[in-house]
This record gives sequence, C-alpha cells and structure tokens, in this order.
Amino acid sequence: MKEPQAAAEELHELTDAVLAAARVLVGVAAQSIAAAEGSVGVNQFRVMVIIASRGPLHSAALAEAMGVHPSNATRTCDRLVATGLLDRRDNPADRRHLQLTLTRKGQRLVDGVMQRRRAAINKLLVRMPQADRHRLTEALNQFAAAGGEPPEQDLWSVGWTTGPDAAAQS
Amino acid sequence: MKEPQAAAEELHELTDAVLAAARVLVGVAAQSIAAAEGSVGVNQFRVMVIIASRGPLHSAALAEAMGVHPSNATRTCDRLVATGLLDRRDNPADRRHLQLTLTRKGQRLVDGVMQRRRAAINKLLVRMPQADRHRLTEALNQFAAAGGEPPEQDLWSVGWTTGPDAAAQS
DNA sequence: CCTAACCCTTGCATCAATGCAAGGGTTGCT
DNA sequence: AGCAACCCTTGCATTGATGCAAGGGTTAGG
Repeated sequence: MKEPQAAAEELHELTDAVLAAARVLVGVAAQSIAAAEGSVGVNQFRVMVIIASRGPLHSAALAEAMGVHPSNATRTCDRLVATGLLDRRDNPADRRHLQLTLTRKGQRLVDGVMQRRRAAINKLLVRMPQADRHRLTEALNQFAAAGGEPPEQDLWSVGWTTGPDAAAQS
Repeated sequence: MKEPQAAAEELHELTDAVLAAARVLVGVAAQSIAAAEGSVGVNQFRVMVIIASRGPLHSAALAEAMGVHPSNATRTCDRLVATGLLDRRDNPADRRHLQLTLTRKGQRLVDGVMQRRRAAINKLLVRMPQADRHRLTEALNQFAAAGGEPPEQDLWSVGWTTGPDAAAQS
C-alpha cells in the first residue's frame, strides 16, 4: 500500500500553511486600505477597483458586477463623485448609458493602495531566504492558476479585500 | 557584480504571484462567509472569530481588539445574542466584567465557515502538481513566518495556526 | 410616429456600524 | 465608609448600504 495516510497529512499541512499565509495577506490588505487617507469605505473602494479594472462602465453594469440593486450603484457613485474620486458623465453616443471613470484623484488613491500593498508584500518577501523565494513564485503561480477566476468579489484584483475592515489599531 | 537587475525583476514577479494568490484567497474567504446560512454580517462574524480564538472576553477587551468604541461592541453583541450566536453573562467572580462566549450554535457557525474554507483551499491544492505542493508548503511557511504577527484583523485566524484539525471541533 | 425596452435617479424605509456623552454598577484603595 | 477607577449600557445623531417602486429619459423597431 502506498501511504494515503502520509499524503493526506501532507495536504493537511499545506492547507494550514495556506491559511496562515492568507491571514498575513488579509492583514496586509486591511492595512493598505486603512492607510488610505481620506478614507473611503470598503464598498466605495470596491467600486473604484472594479471601474479601474474594467474601464468605463455604465451604472447597470457596475450594479451587476457588484451584485446589488442599480439604485445602490447610483448612490454609491454619488458619494464617490461628491468626494471627487469618480467621474460620471453622459455618453454622447448613447445617452441611455453613462460613463463611469475614475478621476485622477481616484486613480491615484487606488494606485496608492496598490503600491502600499506591493511594498508591504515586498517587505515580507525580502525577509525570506532567497531559495524559498524562487520556489514560492512558481508554486504560487500554480496555486493561483488552480484558483481560476475568482468571482467578481475582488478587492484585490486591484486592490482590496472584503474581509476585515479597516479598523486596525487605534 | 551580481545582477541587481535580475534580482529586482524576480522579486517583482514574486510580488505579483503573491497578489494573485491573495486574490484567490480572498475570494475563498468571502465565499465561505457568504455561504454561511443565517448570514451574519462581516463584522459580526469578526466578533465571533475573535471570541472563538481568544476565549471568554469582556466587552471592553473585545472593543479594544476590534478597535472600536465600547458602545459598539455592546451593540454588536446585542445583535449576536439576539440571534442566539453569542452568550453574554455576568462573571460571578468580578461583576464588572462580563463573559462573552459563543453559543453552541455560534461555534457551529464559525466552525462551518472554517471548514468550508479549508475544503475550498483543499480543492484548489489537489489540482496542483504534487511537486509544487511540497515546495509551496515550505515556502508558504517561510512567508507566514516573515509576516510575523498579523494585526488584530483576523477573520482568518481561528483554525489555522497549529492544530491539525482544530477546526473540526464543534 | 409611437410603443416597448432599457437605463438612471429619487423617495421611502430599514438595518448595521460608529462615536460621544451621560448614567448606573462594582471593585479596590485609602 | 467613601472616593476614584473601571466597566457596561443607553439615548442621540450620523453615515453607509440595501431593496423596492415610481418616474422621467433615450433608443430601437414597428
């Protein structure tokens, strides 16, 4: 007999390792948002991320992507427009749909979060033995590949998480 | 001279890989909470996780751990108590502090989420080449180690750090 | 043209989270 | 005792997210 025992055990161990890593990553995510001055809420940030990654959108598409009622999309955008992070304008070509894009300020905010996030991760990585770094890269890519496309949840694709909100330390 | 160029490039690549993996993991986290029937909000779930991992707490400690005003802790607990997920009782030893513990129902809910989470991760892992699995485990552990103590954020930290099936308990 | 289909916004209502301040309890120290 | 220090709760106010339904706009197809 092979040892299914051992195999299972190893898998289990891996799962633990992944969970531990996830915990760290979530911490990083939260930090990077918390550090975003101006403080937009999680949802608002999510909107920004979606728009940043999907190019100009109309409200209905955004609502769809977020899985909420259109009216909510409208109002969340209201807030972002009010803060000068989002630009909402009529599309001359088809005035039924409007165009949502980030303002420069909005783009900067998203970029900032992303940058902080990358920096934080980098900071962790450089503390690892070089050898592990290489292995990690490959293995991680495999892992992400296995994960396939995550649902529309992403706060991370550009930047963020859905979990703990920004209340870090006080 | 080494090639700092190449080294930097590789690090960059790794960072991307980590981000990609993070995205997947966050997706998993979100799913596992969303799938929790009864649906408690994220914050409420956070409270439950904190209590689950930190044993009986008094309200002030919880507020502290969450980084919010004590009154909020009280009211969030109100909701959880109302839903039968949390047990709040006087501590006979010192009636200034009360005792917050999960009810069996609450514990089950948390366990369920964790279990779903582990299962989801497992499902991804088994799709990876065996060789990568092993490398991933070691590298990931290094990574988590480099991460050190994550902030109080946890949403993730219940079953993971050590116990093989810590989460299996109900 | 005119209507059906679609999109966006608004008003109404609700619920969760959050902070501040006031108030009543309990304990410990003097 | 008595007071100071803490703790927990409540009332008040605000902000954000959410859904539903109604209403006005715009476009494509008859």
